[in-house]
Amino acid sequence: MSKEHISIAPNYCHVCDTRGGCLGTQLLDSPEARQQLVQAKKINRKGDHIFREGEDADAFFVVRSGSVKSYLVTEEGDEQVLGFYLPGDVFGMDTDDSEARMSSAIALETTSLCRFPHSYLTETTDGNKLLKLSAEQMQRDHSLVLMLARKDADGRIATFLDDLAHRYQSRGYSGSSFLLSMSRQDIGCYLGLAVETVSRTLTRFQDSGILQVNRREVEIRDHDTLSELAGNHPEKANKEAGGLESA
Amino acid sequence: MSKEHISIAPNYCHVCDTRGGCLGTQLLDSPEARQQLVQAKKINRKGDHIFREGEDADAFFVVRSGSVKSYLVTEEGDEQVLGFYLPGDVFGMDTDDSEARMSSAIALETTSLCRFPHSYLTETTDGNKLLKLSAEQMQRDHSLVLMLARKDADGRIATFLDDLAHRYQSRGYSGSSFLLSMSRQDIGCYLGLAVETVSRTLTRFQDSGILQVNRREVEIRDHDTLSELAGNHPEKANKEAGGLESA
DNA sequence: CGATTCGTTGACATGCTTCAAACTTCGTGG
DNA sequence: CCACGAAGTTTGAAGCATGTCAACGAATCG
Repeated sequence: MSKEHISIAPNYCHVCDTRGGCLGTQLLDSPEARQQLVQAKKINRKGDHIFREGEDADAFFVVRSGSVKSYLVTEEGDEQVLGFYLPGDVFGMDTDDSEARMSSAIALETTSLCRFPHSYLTETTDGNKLLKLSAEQMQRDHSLVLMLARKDADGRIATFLDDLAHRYQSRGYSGSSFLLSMSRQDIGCYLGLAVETVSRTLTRFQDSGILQVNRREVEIRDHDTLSELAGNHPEKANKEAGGLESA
Repeated sequence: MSKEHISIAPNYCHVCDTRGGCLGTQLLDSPEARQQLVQAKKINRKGDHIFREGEDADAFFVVRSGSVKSYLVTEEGDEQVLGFYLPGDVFGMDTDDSEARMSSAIALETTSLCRFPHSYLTETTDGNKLLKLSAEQMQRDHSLVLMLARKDADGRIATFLDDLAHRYQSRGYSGSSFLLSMSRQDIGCYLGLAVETVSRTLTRFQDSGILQVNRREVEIRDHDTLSELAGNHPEKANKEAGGLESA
């Protein structure tokens, strides 16, 4: 089933470039660098681990197609999802002092990745670019913290969908109609909510006319309201959802 | 890693070295670098901002003495605390693509800082060290996410105190008896809890004999139980707290 | 076609927030 | 030195959002 490596780089960077420049390629100024990247291309099938917490970290990755879930496991075996990565996204930067993975990553569907060796990058890339890459990850982490600390279930789900919509759209896909590659369980583990709450909230949003859901299929019908719910207006958001509900 | 970096600025690096090597100095291999660092020392008084979100970011900092709160402000003006930094901690790494601050930082008390110019570091320091610095910050962020997503109020407060205790201890201060430099409000904003919940939980811990609290003074009396409560055992932790409460 | 996983829905319990009020500490100015 | 107000902390009561438990339906897989 493994697709053979194809020869030239431009093809491989096409997808990522559509989002206005794959962060990864911005690190690679030379043609040789790109070629290295291409040779390291890799295909993962649904459920394959890209890496696991604790493993040696010698590279990070850029998603070419498909999607990836990053997570860690608590002492009890509970899972905490840290993020979902779509085409163009960089992941796998989080390594501890001894260059070990601080989280695990698994393919949510058949997924193609570009691999960036750490050694190569830290030697040839100037620090600024690395800092920016890290910054992107920190930005995401901060958003998640803010969501978990200050938003109620409605706000979290709305933010989650709104974010997905924007990311899909900026990548040339539809921002209104897409397929969720992650389960309700995954969403719950990401947002700090019980599966039941995720399900209920989606149903309620549907009843309010904000969106249409059928299993993994999502169609957003009212981006404005969704975006409003996503905003940090816990009280106001609540009231508006209630209003829509009864309408 | 090596301990031989004390030659030029022994006075200034002494405090940080007590924790087994200030992360900042690990970045600076040359004596000139250290001298630059030392010259950039800065004092902030309680309530002074070290930087604000959106400002140009040309440096990051290491706490020499005192403590710092990092936070961001939501659209409504609500505050979300991202972390507290104690002597030896690095902060101010989080900048966006255009080198602007992604968060604000304010001194919680009279505080002395070492300043590390970005420009200098990104030019002379190899990428690996930068990645490690970022990793430390990400590690903290992940812990916070995990706390917010999976722990109840008891677990959060316990984790918060346990963490502080460990950090103080590893810096040569008492890990059992210390002064909180942040208000209940700050703690609540950090842990995603209402001020009242913070206060109530502390009181309950005190009644359980786990600790002694008086305003900002904290004395931990039962590290083991505190640590157990801090673990990700929401249900179990609850029961045990209840048991102690009634005992 | 059973077995398993995933998603939905309902009923109930509860932990936390919110609202309200009292108290303490601290700063400021009279 | 005291008066006074502002800010921080604590405590109580009540309401509600979310978790938990339980059962069912739907899709997927071997």
